Amino acid sequence: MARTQGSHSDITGPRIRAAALGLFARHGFAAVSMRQIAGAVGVQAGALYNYTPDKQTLLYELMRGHLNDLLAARAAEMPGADPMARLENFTRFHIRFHIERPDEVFIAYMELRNLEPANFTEIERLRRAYEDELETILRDGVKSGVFAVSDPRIVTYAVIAMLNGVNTWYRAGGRLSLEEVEALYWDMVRKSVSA
Amino acid sequence: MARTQGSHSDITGPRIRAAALGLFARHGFAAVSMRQIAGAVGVQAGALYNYTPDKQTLLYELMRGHLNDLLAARAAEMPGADPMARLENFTRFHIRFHIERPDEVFIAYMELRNLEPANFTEIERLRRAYEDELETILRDGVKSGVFAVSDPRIVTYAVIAMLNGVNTWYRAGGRLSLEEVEALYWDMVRKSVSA
DNA sequence: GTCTATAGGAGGATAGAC
DNA sequence: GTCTATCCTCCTATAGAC
Repeated sequence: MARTQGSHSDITGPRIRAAALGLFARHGFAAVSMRQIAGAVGVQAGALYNYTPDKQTLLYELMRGHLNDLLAARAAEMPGADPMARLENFTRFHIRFHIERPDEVFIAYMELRNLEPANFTEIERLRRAYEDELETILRDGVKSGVFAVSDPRIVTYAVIAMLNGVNTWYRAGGRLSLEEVEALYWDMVRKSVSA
Repeated sequence: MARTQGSHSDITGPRIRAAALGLFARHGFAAVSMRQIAGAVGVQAGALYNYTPDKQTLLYELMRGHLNDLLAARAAEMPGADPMARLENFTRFHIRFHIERPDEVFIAYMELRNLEPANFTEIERLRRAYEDELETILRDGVKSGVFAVSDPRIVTYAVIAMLNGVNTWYRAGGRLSLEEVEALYWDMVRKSVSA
């Protein structure tokens, strides 16, 4: 795959992001060199700087892109008005979205400490916006009496932590289908917050 | 804190481990240099090699020590025979143990990918031994009819993921006491697996 | 847009003096 | 046991040719 000279701006950019994503997820941001990324794409290290001003920005853009995708996909859902139905929709959506993007999810949680302060603040803002919807669902369900949740913020963290755990064991083509995974976690989430 | 020559083998070893623990947790194994660790202890980089053959072993020993502490502390618990009582004991023990050691827990989960294969295998074996107890509790509770759990292995992962989430938000001296945190998570765990 | 070449520094680890 | 000095490798990022 050794590449000689030529112009490929339309495809090299996405290939760099894809290579960086996989390498960061597998080895960690700090452990991956720009030479490794370039090697995976088939260009020299210097060529990467036509697409990113530096390594930090490459990481930041990957995380920001992932969280923007998450918020956009979530905004496209139509969960209705009933808190229980909204919680089920949120749970199934979360599992489905995250299970399809293990590398992005891994990086977005593991590489926070490698973000410069300004970048960290923005990523946390986006994540917070996503978590806030779940907290609102829980509060609405408490009001209407279907949920028994003493501390909606903490329960939000607990539910999301449980759901994110899927990515530590799930492998496509494994013992359980996506529908079975969704059903199993929805059963646990429903029971854990129900009145 | 600049140190001149002298012999301090009894205290330098623990101080190196403590410094490495804090730095690895804050910045990540790959992002921390041996010079940084030495600087935090107040020695020169070369002196570290009187205590560890290399950086990799330093990480491995930290993780192995943590998991051995975990298994020893767990073995000292006397949870009784009833599955529900054992699950409550496991839940409260897990939160209490992990909330007191945020750096160790963080490293033991985040730096797995920086372990050499042989070290990784051993760490996973220790973690697996801990998880197996929870799975056994769930299976016993299903047999006796107090738990409704379709897949004990997956529910084990889900419960542990939820409990580990404590460390992402808990801060000593915060809004909730340890007892309140334990009660909140135990309420969720109990409901999520109950028949 | 990609290449080669390199600046300029930091990394892990070791040798030998004290 | 710690220090200083150093080896050798690797790093990010840039400069200028094609």
